[in-house]
Amino acid sequence: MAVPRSGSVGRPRTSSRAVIEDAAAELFLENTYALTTIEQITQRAGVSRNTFFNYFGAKSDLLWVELDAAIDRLALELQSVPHDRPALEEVRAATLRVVADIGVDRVPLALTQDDVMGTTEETRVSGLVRLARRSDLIAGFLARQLHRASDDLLVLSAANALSGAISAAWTVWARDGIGRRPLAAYMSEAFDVVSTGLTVSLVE
Amino acid sequence: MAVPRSGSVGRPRTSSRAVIEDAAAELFLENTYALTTIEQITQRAGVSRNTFFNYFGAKSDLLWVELDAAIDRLALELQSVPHDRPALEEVRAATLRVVADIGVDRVPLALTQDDVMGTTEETRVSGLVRLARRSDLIAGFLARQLHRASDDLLVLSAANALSGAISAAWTVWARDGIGRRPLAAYMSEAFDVVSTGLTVSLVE
DNA sequence: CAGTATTGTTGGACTCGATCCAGTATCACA
DNA sequence: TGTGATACTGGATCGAGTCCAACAATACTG
Repeated sequence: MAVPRSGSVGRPRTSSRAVIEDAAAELFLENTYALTTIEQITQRAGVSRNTFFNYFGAKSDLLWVELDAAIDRLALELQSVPHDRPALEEVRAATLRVVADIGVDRVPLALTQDDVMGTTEETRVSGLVRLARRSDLIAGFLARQLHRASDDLLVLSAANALSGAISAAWTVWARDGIGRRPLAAYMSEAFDVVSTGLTVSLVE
Repeated sequence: MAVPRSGSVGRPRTSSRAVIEDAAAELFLENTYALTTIEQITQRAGVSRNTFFNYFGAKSDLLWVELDAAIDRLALELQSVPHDRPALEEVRAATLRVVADIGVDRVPLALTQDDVMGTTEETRVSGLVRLARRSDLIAGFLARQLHRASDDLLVLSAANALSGAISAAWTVWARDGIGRRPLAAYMSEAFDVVSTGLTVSLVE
């Protein structure tokens, strides 16, 4: 039974999605991620529990809204790269373009409140899912540019390495907190490490 | 309570652990991983449901017994490296030592039956947990050898890249199936990619 | 040998994320 | 007016994972 919420009839002025995200962000800060249930979130948001699953596939999706958006944009950027461009340079350029305008206000919830919320196993695992998705994306792109299969050992190794480096940049950037340099700076350093090769990068 | 979480070395042949593992392997092949419940596993193994959680922290642990053991051994290998040895070379050497005697009979369940069982999101996610654990391990080692913090951007980038490459080697090795070359060969190639640097490795 | 601690095992109750389905309200549009 | 699409809801169900109290068999100690 769809009972109209008090004071308003018809379509709410703000989307349920946004209301849920806000309620979740509040509760995560109040009670930590682990101790917050989906039921609590939807109660505060004023929607039913099932509505949550209309907008999110999992509770942990709430932690990675920003990162998911960034990966979406990376997918688009890579898609529009001409087939004859050098692979590595374009991955780097596309990544830097995507993160160029990401400021302090756009840190993924999971990373911002790493200390506040406590890093549960689940927050970490859900982050790894993003790493994997970005790996797939990059592998597909490398395969296309290099005319190799996307499950080729070279392609997979490189894609995983790149995605891992990008992940490291996000992590360290978020950890550095207020006053940190732009994300792109971290990203650039991380790319250098894997581009020039660990043999060179890791000299003591 | 004290439970050997990982490290399948030296367990008695008749332990509940082994019985559970065998029952699970059977059921995964019969009904796929996703459609097999812990209750079914423990029933076939002739133990109670709770006994399962005495030996495994999660259902997905059953998929990665071999890999977990390998990571355990990698931890030991890295631990015993003298502090003044070159970091990258030692990671490579330790990994190759660990992997040297891993034959076709030691493929992690998740990788062997990737096609049979269907790669669910959960099987993949649980694999990522191993990748992360290996990353942490390598990061700690690199930090020690290079006299840097273990959350340093260089260290983290390199560790993630290495762990990613190692993961790629496992994946491709397992997928190549019977007749494949030894795992160490794949591993060696994967290391080359990140060692010499992607700038060099990815030339068309 | 008796008593005691330790370890492995069990039953049972419980929480919560996630899926599924059927039903209802609202709106756009013809 | 009605028809379909979309958003939302209630309710049922599943299964992973946690917690706790109890109990048996073993090992340990005096």
